[in-house]
Amino acid sequence: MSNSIEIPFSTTLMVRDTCLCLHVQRAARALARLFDDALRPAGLTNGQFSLMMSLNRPEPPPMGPVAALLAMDQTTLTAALKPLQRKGWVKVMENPRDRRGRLLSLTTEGKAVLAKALPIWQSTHAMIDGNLPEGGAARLRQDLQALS
Amino acid sequence: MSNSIEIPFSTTLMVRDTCLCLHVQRAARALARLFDDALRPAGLTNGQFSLMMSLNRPEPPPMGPVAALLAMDQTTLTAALKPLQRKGWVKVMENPRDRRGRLLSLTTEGKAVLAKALPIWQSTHAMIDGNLPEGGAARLRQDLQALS
DNA sequence: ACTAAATACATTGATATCAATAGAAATGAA
DNA sequence: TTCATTTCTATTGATATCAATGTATTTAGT
Repeated sequence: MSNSIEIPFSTTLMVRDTCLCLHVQRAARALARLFDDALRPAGLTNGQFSLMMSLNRPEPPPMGPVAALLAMDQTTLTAALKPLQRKGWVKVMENPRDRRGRLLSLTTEGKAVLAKALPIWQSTHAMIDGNLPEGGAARLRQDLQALS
Repeated sequence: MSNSIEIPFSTTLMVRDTCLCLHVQRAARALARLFDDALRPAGLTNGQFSLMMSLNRPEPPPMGPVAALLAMDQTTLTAALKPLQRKGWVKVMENPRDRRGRLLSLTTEGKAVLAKALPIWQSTHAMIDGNLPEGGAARLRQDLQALS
């Protein structure tokens, strides 16, 4: 006479084994830890590295396109810029062509930090790449692209 | 006479296009938003769904193995359990066999919430699956597994 | 049994993430 | 021009994430 709504354990196992969201979140956490550890001597997290690298352009981009490139909420980008501004690695200035907007650029010091981090990224990425099956990296990137 | 250490724009483009960490983080954010939106009527986030589903077992598991299964830090799990305990969906009890440890279990109400969320997961996952190339989902899971 | 080491978890502090909301500026329609 | 709408960003509040650290308990070596 149980009123409880039970999900069979077999269903749990099926969800665990097939859920792409779970698989991606797990890989995201594991890779984030790996790159965070590797980049720590450079003073960057994986997210800060990706953000700053995306700002290394000929022309300072506004926030919207950067958030879209990183597939993150604009409010997340606003928050993520704070510690980088505080450290003097990123400059946020008003867009003279559209005073609602901001233009993001690396400072000279920011570029130096990024340059120091680049070889760490290279060796870490090469290591991961080597652990994937032949052609796995390219295939993986393509599949992930289809998700976002 | 610039002292600044410049990374070529071409390198930036290469990193953007090849970095597996960035690709996975992007996909993770996009998928999280997708499932969060879909699961909102059920009152769950994607992470809470995965966590609660992993607790739907015959025997209440301790925290360590659950954190390992989700590839998350144990301190993250401690924090993630708080709102679920507060809502009365998850029970955390002392392990009588090892008083350092805790055993995690779903409450009756928690099981009901999870049961309501399950069909949402199914339809959302089916939609994603359909957007991937033939056999893409299985291949993707395998590649992601190799990363964590 | 005693003690050192290992294990399991909690707390704190910092950053990351997004929904909801609000403000300011640009755009478009009249 | 005027005003309603849209666009761009910031703020607030809640949860997520992990490093560093601390505490309690168990385990292992003696």
